[in-house]
Amino acid sequence: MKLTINDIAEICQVSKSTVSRVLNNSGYVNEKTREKIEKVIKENIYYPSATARSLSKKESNTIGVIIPEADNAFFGEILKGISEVVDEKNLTLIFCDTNNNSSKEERALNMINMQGVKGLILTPVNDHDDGEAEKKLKGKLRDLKIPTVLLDRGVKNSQWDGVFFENYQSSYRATEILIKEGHKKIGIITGDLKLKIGKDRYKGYLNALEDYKIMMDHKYIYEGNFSVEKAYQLSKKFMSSDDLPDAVLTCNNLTTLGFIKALKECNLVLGKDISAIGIDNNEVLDILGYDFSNVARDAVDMGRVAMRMLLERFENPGRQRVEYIMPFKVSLKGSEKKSP
Amino acid sequence: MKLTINDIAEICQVSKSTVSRVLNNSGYVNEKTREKIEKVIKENIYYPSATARSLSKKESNTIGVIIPEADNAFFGEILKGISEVVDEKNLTLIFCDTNNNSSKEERALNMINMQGVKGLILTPVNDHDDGEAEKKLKGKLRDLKIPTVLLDRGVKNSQWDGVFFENYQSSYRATEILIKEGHKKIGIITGDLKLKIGKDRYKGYLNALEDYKIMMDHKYIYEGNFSVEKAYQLSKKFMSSDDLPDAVLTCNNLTTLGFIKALKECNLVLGKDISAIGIDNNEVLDILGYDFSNVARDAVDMGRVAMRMLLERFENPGRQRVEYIMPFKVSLKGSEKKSP
DNA sequence: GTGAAAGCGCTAACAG
DNA sequence: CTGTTAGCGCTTTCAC
Repeated sequence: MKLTINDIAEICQVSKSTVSRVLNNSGYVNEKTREKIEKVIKENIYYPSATARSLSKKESNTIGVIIPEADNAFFGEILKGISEVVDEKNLTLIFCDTNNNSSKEERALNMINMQGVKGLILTPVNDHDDGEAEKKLKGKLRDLKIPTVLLDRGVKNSQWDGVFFENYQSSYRATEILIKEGHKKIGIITGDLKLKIGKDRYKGYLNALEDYKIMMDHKYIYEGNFSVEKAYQLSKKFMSSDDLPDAVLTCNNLTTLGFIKALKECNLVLGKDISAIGIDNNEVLDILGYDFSNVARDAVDMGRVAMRMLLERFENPGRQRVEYIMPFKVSLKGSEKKSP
Repeated sequence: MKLTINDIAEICQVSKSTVSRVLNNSGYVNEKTREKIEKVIKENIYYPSATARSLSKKESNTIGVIIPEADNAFFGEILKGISEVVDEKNLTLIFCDTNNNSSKEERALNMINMQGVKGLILTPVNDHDDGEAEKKLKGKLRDLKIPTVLLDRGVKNSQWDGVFFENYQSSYRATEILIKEGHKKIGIITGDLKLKIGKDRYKGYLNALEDYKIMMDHKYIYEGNFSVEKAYQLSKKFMSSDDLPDAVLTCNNLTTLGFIKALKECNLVLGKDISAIGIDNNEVLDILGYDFSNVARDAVDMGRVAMRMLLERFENPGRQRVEYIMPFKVSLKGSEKKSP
């Protein structure tokens, strides 16, 4: 079977305490015996049990990550960023996909609890929800009693660190760009308005219109849910009506895709029949040379930032709650332009 | 601090064995005391330590997953499929991204070893490599002594279960489709030919040409490496030469994107100036209504299959090594057609 | 410098 | 049906 510290100790004719010392590089060990032990460990391919070590130290080196959609490119990149830092620090990552399902989230949290992870990075299924869901989540998070970083979505009156996005500002800016281009009838395909990120992006849009004295018109407000499918349906509908907006703001990467899909099917040309700008970038669109303007964040970096924030919390458990708001970057590629 | 089984036992005035019994639903427990204990557990929000349990049982319920690129949509879907089954079975997933780097792979394997996972799903950085890398990998895998499923990429003379893809057949078929369309000058942007998956896809192409008595021409063979960038560079080059192939086979999802990028930049029209078919699908292309024909597998399902294979191995450790080859599905959308 | 002993939280015989 | 006991593999005092 697998070797244990006792086996190594026996082979080396020392006590397991000594082996433990060389394993952990702690305390004094005679140079000779240290070498001997190291040699035996290598030769016998011995790896200490992280389980036993965790139990003994009453602390693991495991980080939990809970995200809602592993197959969304945004979260793929987040995971990449987190992995990168986790790897540098020789930590271990426990991963859960909640599939945007609250009860899965609950189970994931229970699992994390039992696993005794050292820290958690969580993108909740909900975001600043009023109801029971959030109360329950906060309760669970408190019961966990471990350093936690909320990512992208949060809770009200959070007591946890968080990395979020300039939701309001990015969409205000995007709308402003459309306005300054001279568009009058400016539409929006919103995200899920039950989520704060959805609401904030909607508000940014509304306030920009207001500030520039453009009358908001309900018929150009299309309420979506951050999914390709819904955005597609909504777009299909308004594109085949006889009252097209001049320009549209699409509120996330998937919404943009749904919008474009409809656009193609309706044989409308971007920047000619209708203009647009989106929140989030879509790497694939760039690759394809499909020029869709956007205001976006760097998702890989967002993952890194979240993980580093967790590390800092480990170092300094008492420090005040920290929140970092990822800035947006504007990339204009022409789709926002008013056709001549 | 966190409650332990002892705390619960004390509160209930029973021994911890009894608590353990209700926790594990094993052995006889008086209905009254069971209820009492369950109540106390719930009220005090007690979650048993998975660490202690693993140590005691000498077996964890943790599955390791090692993949080379978390941000490739293909692996995002794989992860989704694995997660799905992991979740059903109440297992825990430990995740590593090797970033296609052998030394990271080695470290990931060490980590997996220490974590004492119950099983492993691995997509190696290399694939049927001849050199030291593979020898080392196989050694490590053997040292691990745990059920392992190789996914998408394998090793020579494998002793492990595996889920792979009809690499040869899919590319043979894709090439055949181009041939039957009447194309004569058929090019290929290969994948990484150091990987078996790359070689097999290349061979499928060559053999199809041979079987249909079409002379293979070196100038239409573009050696890529499965990346967007390389495929783009190669495409750009041959597209601006004066000897364009009639049709091209692109050997994976990223290669297809690089090819299309170049196509757009060169103002060539797919299905008119040049025809094409790819291995792997690109969901985004479908969404965008960009009709690119392909032969592809269902990646989410591939993840599920791999995870189920692992479960079956747990059930039946002695069974013969199993290999499942995911079939390809053809989707023709017009890009393969010969222009009239 | 090194070893003996206790203990981390849990499970698993084995008595009773 | 329930408690006692030993032990999982490791770390950590505390002696020596």
